[in-house]
Amino acid sequence: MPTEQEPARTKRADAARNEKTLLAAAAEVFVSDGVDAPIRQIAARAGVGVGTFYRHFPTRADLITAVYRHQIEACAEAGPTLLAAAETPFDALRQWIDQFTDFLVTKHGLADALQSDSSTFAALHTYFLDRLEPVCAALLTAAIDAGDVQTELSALELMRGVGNLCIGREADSRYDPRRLISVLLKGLRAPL
Amino acid sequence: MPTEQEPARTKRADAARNEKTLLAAAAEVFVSDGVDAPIRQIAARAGVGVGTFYRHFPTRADLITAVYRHQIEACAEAGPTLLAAAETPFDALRQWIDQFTDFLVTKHGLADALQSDSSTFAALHTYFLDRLEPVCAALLTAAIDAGDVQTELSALELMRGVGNLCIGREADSRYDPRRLISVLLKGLRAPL
DNA sequence: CTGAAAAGCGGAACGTCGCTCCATTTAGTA
DNA sequence: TACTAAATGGAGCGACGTTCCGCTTTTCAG
Repeated sequence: MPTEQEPARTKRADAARNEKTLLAAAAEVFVSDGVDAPIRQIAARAGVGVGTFYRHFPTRADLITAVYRHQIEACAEAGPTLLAAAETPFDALRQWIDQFTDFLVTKHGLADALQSDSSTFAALHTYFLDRLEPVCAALLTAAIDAGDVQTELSALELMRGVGNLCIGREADSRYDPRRLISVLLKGLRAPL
Repeated sequence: MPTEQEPARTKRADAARNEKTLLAAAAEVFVSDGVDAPIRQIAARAGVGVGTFYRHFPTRADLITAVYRHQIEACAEAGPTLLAAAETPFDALRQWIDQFTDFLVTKHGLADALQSDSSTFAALHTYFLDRLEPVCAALLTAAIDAGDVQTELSALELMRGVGNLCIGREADSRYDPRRLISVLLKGLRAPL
């Protein structure tokens, strides 16, 4: 009788190798062509068939989250750190939003993907928000409690707002997301 | 001589009829399926072939601008009117942004289309901005001159910022674009 | 070491999309 | 009525996402 007791199976060596290769290829293609780049292109660059691609990343969102997971994690961990280190909670919030913005604008097209509801990206959206929303909420409530900020905005709205403001083409020098985000933050401040 | 009052080349009757039918069909489909709805679907609803569609509207942007031209025009004309009528230039700006927001959020997916650079929408983007940017600029500088507003933002940035903030799904009650826009406007105000 | 089962692989194939092209139809005119 | 140019529609093309399954490679019990 076959050994079926084993719940945890280690991946086959070639499969693990292909996954790494795909991840690397995707990261390159994302930079040059954006997160909407054709699957075929990513698979070709990795030197594998599209079937293999789908085996490893059933949805595009799976791929994107895998590629950016480290950076999302770094952003999540920066929240408490900044709160402890910054002079005021508002400063912490501002610095965190800064980092968050960096993440969004340096990744070509990520912000666009984030706001899309074409069910393809629903999972990405969910992962992203689930991970970062509590972090942002902690910063926001800390700033409110300190009296620095007075707003009806939820952390989720703030994050999505910032995300949306980052959507502008980076090629367009006439549109600077950071400037708008700075105005938005100014609008958050409590009078006086 | 036949009824030839018209200045020049008048369209053939059937062509004019089809154009109207297509416009009506597109307006309906836009509401139910968004501005990204397949061309085939619009053509089918109008009871014409896709070739006919492309004859009348070579690009999707041509269609969208045709559908919404009236409302864009109304928005453009409201600028000077509001400036004359409102108590302060800032009020005029706020009311104008309000109307602008109405336009964006009531049209399913329009905001999304506006920020896209997939050359398909470049023309739409251009038309839209060319028409409204000067209007917004007039309001903004009036508010700055009056001392109500102090900002480094250009009118273009403000418009695109507002447009981007409108991108959230209207189905999501947790995201209210208007709230964010209100915060953004608050951030525009000159201190005291 | 060996050989068969399991895991993984590749890419042909299918359905959908935007868009083009042109043989056919039809409105306007003389 | 007959003729011409405008207008039509849908077959067809290339690109895309995604699925499916016959083949290859890895693994490991014997």
